[in-house]
Amino acid sequence: MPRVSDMKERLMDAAMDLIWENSYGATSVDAMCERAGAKKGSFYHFFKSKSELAAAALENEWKRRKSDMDEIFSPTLPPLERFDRYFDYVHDNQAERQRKCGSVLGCPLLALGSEVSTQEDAVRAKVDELLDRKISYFVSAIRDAHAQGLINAPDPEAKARALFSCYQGTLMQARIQNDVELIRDFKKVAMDVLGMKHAHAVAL
Amino acid sequence: MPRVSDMKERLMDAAMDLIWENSYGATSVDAMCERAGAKKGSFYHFFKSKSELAAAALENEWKRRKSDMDEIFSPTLPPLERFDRYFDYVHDNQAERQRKCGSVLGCPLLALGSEVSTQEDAVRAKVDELLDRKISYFVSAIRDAHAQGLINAPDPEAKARALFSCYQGTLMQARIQNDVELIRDFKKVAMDVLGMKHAHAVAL
DNA sequence: AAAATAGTTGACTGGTCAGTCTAGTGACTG
DNA sequence: CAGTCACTAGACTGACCAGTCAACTATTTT
Repeated sequence: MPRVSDMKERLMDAAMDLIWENSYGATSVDAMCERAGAKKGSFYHFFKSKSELAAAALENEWKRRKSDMDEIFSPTLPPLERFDRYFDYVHDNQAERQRKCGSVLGCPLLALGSEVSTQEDAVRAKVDELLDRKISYFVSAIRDAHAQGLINAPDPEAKARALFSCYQGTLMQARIQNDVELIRDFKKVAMDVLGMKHAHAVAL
Repeated sequence: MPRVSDMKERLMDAAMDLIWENSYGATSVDAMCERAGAKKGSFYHFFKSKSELAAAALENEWKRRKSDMDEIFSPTLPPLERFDRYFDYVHDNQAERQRKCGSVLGCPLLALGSEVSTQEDAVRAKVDELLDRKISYFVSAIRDAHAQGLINAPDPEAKARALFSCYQGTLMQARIQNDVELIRDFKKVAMDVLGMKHAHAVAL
């Protein structure tokens, strides 16, 4: 007995796919219903608006990714290696998406957040919340790296936000240029931003 | 005698304002006409589609900003000082926009490019082209800084793209969080990415 | 002044939009 | 078996969408 009905799940998946591949504005409720095999009535049974579905779809996507993230950023791993694994993970995901749909899609949170930031505050707030959750992985890893003397980061929170912004900017460029290699190249930049001491360099 | 008619100019301005403040998808042709004081017929006299106007508006915005950029990145200035001035310039512009319309709007190129990248290829291509023009300012400054031994950047092109992505990511975060301070904080990150040698630090 | 060109007007089209509503279905419960 | 509840069906609404068009005016060219 599923905690979430099949149809609700399918609607969230359809919304995520369509919004990520195209955009929020270009994705109609009808299109989401069609992809999910649902009718209008079902849609508005589960969600009271298009924007509410968007927010729910983001949360759902997070739940799906969380176990991967927990594993990648496991505290049992050397802190800089966590980043190494994470950037590989992102690259592989983006490359796979490109193969599947022809385009590098970048980060769904940033793309959606930027698009609706002045229009749909509930969605914007959900994006902000999820970005914060992601950043907290960065913060822990940076704090650990600092404690182990691998990098100099007296303010791990600030360093994490800086690194995260750089990484998001790179993903966005990769979307616009449809070039997944930009993400691969990012590892070196990440090390500059982290201020890694060269003796501790992870093999890149 | 203006080379470009008043009405055409007003339409491009209206399009720029509305798309930047909201989004491409949320901005209707009717809304642009109303803001410009134009009727439908005029719109389609000057532009053959909404997307063509968007591309023209971006080019127009570039022309308006170019003289500022040329001055900020003047080769007569110490190269790292150019970045210092540029990031101040961006911060001040964003802060003013926030005062005027209540929101930090980030970079119109990135926001629009990300939104339409899989939908409107002509707009995407124009965004890409304009981003490249901006990056070329970065490349020159970085090349000069390297030549003067201020930083170590054997590949100025790559370094410029890295710095540019980081800066764009920061602007995007600033938009989503509606927080202009993120842009101010970016100067320190920029220096990390550039790999500045500390003895040459510009007063921040 | 005549003709041509550039710009303006606003009604109109056909389609799509997000969201509503009523009538149902089937499964589970008392 | 009667009642309730979660879900589905799909027609419908009224607003809005991008884009068209033919008639009109103003300006420039000949």
